[in-house]
Amino acid sequence: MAKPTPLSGFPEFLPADRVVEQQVIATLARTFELHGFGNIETRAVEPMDQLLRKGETSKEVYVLKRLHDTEGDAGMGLHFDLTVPFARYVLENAGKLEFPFRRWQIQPVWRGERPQEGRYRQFTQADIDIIGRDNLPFHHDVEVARVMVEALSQLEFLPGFRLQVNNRKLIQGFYEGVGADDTDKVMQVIDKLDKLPVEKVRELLQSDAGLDEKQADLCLQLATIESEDASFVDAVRALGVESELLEEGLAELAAVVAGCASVTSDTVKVVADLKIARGLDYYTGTVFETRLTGFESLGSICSGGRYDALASDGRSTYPGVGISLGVSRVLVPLVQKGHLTGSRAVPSAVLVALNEEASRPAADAVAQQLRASGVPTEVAAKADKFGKQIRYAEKRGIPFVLFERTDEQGATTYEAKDIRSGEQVTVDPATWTPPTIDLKPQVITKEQQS
RNA sequence: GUGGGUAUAGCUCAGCUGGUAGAGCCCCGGCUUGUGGUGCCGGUUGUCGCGGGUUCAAGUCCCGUUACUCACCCCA
Repeated sequence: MAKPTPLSGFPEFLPADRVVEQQVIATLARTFELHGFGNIETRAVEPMDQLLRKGETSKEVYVLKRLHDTEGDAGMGLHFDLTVPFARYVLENAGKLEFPFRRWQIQPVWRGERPQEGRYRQFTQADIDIIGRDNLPFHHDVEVARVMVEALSQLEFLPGFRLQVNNRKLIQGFYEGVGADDTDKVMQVIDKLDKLPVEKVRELLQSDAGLDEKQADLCLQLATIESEDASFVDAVRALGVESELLEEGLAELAAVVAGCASVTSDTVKVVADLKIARGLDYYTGTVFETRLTGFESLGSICSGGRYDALASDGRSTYPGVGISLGVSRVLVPLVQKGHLTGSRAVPSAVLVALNEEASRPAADAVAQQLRASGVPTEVAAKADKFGKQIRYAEKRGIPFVLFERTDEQGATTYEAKDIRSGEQVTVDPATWTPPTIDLKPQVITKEQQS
C-alpha cells in the first residue's frame, strides 16, 4: 500500500508532542473542577436543525450520510462547537439538572472550512459554561472570565495571553446614543478595524451603516479605547454620548475587569477593549476574545460571552455565559514550529535491562516492583548488548536503565543508571524510585531543549 | 467558495538552457567479545505526486488531474 499522505486540516501529534496536549487538557480540567465545574461529553453529531438554528446556514457543517443511502443524508451533522450541543443537552435534561448548571467539556469539533495555520477542520475546544433557568446573575460573567484566566495562568510553558473583554450593551447603547439606525451593521464594520485601515472603516461606516461624519468619528473613537483598569469608563463618558443601555454595559464591563484584577499576572492580562464585537449574533452582553502574545496572527484563541437566550423550551429560557479555548489553535502551531514538545515519547521512566532471554521472568518481577511504587517501567525488548539496550532507552527518552548484577558469591544486586549523566548507583528495586520530575514526561520549551 | 505557490529517499533539499538520480541528517553494521552518546570505515533507501502529450531521449518542456500550502472569507 502506498504511503498515506496527511489530510489537510486534521492535525495529529507524534507521541512526544501529544504529551503537551495531554498536559494542557489535564491542567485545564483540574482548574475547571477546582471551581466546581462538572464534566460532560456530548455525542459527536446533532440534528441538522439544531446545528443550523439562529439562521447560521453559513456554518460549514459536515453532514452525516450512510454509505448505502443512495439519496439524501441522515439529517445529522458533526457539531462545529460545544455550545450548541450543550444548549441541546440542557434542554433535553432540564428536568434532571440543577440550575445554575456549570460544566466543562473538552472535545473535538469539526468545521468544513479551508484549513491554514491555526485553522483546522477538526480541532479540540475546551469550553466552560454556566447556564441558568430564566435568569442568571451577572456575577457569573465575571466568574467564567476568572476561571479561564486562572486556567491559562497554569499553562506556564505557553506565551502570554491577553484576554480582551467588551460588552454588547455598551457598544449597542453607544451606537444608539449616537443616533445609528442599524447598530448591528455598525458593529460589523467596526469589527473590521484590525483588517482594514481606519480611513476605510470610516468610509464604510458612512456608506454602509448610514452614519454621518461626526457619528462615524464618535464610533471610531469608542473603538480606540482600551484599558487594564476601569479608566475606560471616563474615556467613554468624555465622548458625551448618553444612553441607559450604555451605562449598563459600562458598569458590567467595569465589573469584569475589576473582578479579574486579582488573577491577572505578568503573562495573563485582562483588558477592556472596546473594539471587540464578535461575529456571532447570539451574544447579548459580555464578549471575550484572546490573543496569544507573539502569535497574534492566529486570531482569537479563546472566545465567548454572554447569551441571554441560546436555549429555550416552551416554558423557560436558559441564559448562559461561557468561554471556549481553541486547544488545537494554540498547540498545533507551537508544536509544529518546535516551540514545545514532550521530554520523551513514552511514559516509561525506567527500562529494565535483560541479561539473557532466560532471565525475562526475573526482569518482569523487578519491573513489577517498580510499578508497585508508581514508576512507569518497561522491560527491554531483546537481550541485546547493553550498549544497544541503553540506546533503545535513549531513543525513547527513558531516563533510567536498571541492570541486574550477580557477584562472585552469587548475590544479586541492582544498579540504576541515569543515562543522561552516566551516573550508576546500586539500588533496591523494592524502594527505589527516580526523582519525581522524571516520573512523568514533561513539557519542554524550545529554550529548554538547547 | 475565490486567487497564488509547491510536489525528487524516512526528514531537509540539490539536480544549470532535456541525455537514463544526488547531498546532509536519520537508520544499520564494524572498529569496540555485554554499558550508549564523540570519532573513523562501510552499507541500505526512490514507481522524481498521478495521467496523457512533444522528443531518438522527460525529474527537466506542454496539457490535465490530485494532494499539500499561502492569502481572502470566516472563525477556536
